[in-house]
Amino acid sequence: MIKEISEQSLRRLPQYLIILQKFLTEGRLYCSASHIADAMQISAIQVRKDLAKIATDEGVPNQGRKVNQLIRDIETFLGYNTVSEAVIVGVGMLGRALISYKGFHDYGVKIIMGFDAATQDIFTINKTPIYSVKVMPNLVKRMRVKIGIITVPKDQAQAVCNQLLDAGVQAIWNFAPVHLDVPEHVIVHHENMAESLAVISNKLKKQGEKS
Amino acid sequence: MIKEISEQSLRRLPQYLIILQKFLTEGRLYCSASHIADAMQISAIQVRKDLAKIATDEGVPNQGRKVNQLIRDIETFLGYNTVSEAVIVGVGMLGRALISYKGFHDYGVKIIMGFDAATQDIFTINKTPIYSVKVMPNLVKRMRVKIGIITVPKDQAQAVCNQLLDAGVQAIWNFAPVHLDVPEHVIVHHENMAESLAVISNKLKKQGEKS
DNA sequence: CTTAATTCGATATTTAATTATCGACTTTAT
DNA sequence: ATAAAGTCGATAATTAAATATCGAATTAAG
Repeated sequence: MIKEISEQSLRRLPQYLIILQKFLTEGRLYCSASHIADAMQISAIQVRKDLAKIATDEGVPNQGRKVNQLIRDIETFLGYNTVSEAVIVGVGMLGRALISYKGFHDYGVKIIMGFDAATQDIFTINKTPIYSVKVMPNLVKRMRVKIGIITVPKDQAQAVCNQLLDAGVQAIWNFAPVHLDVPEHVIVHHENMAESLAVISNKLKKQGEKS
Repeated sequence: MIKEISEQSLRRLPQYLIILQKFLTEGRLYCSASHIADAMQISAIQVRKDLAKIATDEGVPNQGRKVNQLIRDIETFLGYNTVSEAVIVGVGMLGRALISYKGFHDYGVKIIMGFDAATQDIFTINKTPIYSVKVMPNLVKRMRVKIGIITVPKDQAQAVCNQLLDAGVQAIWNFAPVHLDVPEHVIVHHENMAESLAVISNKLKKQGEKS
């Protein structure tokens, strides 16, 4: 059964999670939609509607919802309990940062290996083995990895993408600042820091013009 | 004069840019909204409306727009020509990756220095000087830096945020997976990889259920 | 020279997302 | 006990975003 949820709501859920975890550390057992909304500076109604979509139990009037239950519900909805395996291609600065990032584990993603062109010998980063990119197709096929993360320089990104798809990867998470051409059904997510920067500097500009 | 543009359009502009650059390398001098739309798998009407908002000259029927002019227009709109200075606090793996990332330069952002708690001696990463976090408030104040990038562990993020704001920073770009409390007028952008992952794994899930 | 194919830009239309309103229900305080 | 404040959930209204439609314009092909 597919729960329909808009991408906008979906993107807010992890943000709620971060606020809920803060509430937990503050020792709050219950919280209302308005509490979350205040922290995020969005409307309480919006939060309430989002939560209604994913919560398993009902809220209590004048009290809200149980924080820990809500966290569980969001995590379950986002699939943090079922681990998806991923590989990363490109072990430069960014690749290393992603491999070392412990957060993925919380998010139900495990980077099981990395590949790099400059590597002949096998070595590890934080216990994650790094192989030569030459053996990538074989290994990825054998392990039936679902997610391929691309952190190579932009002139290599398309080639790596093609190889990953050939090897059976179902989704591409691309950090190279280049557009990837893929068949229609393939899932590609382009991570582009320029997007965030666009939002930030637009806000800065607006604020500057106010004065 | 403030050009009104929705955050959604704003986020698409950098994506157009990436596609346009690809067109340039392919030697295309003109392109239409539908060409861009095809590459991104969104509707041509949407692209056309976005472009109408930021283009300085008109498109030509049955030909489209000049690619290089369009690139210039988007870059100008996004402020890639006027450099904003930023500092980064937290020089771990992620911090290093951001400092080394050459893309920022293209996006009109320059990380002029970094700070880290573990640093006593001054050193540099890619010519960017790294100082002890102790001298941060002073330096940031003196240089009137606008943007503060936070890449410290989550338990230090709020403290660093407060210090940056005290030092006069106008916008915070937070990579720590924790919510930051800030005064209302302050610009905060939370970079949360879980957001992207939520989108990706939701798509994966849907695709899995189709079969 | 004419026709067909594209594209633009402007104006609807439709769809989706956000916000508002309201009655019912709990807790807390008086 | 009673009143007040806060919350939920459902439905309605509003706003914003995406899509559709159409005439005019330009190029390319026949």
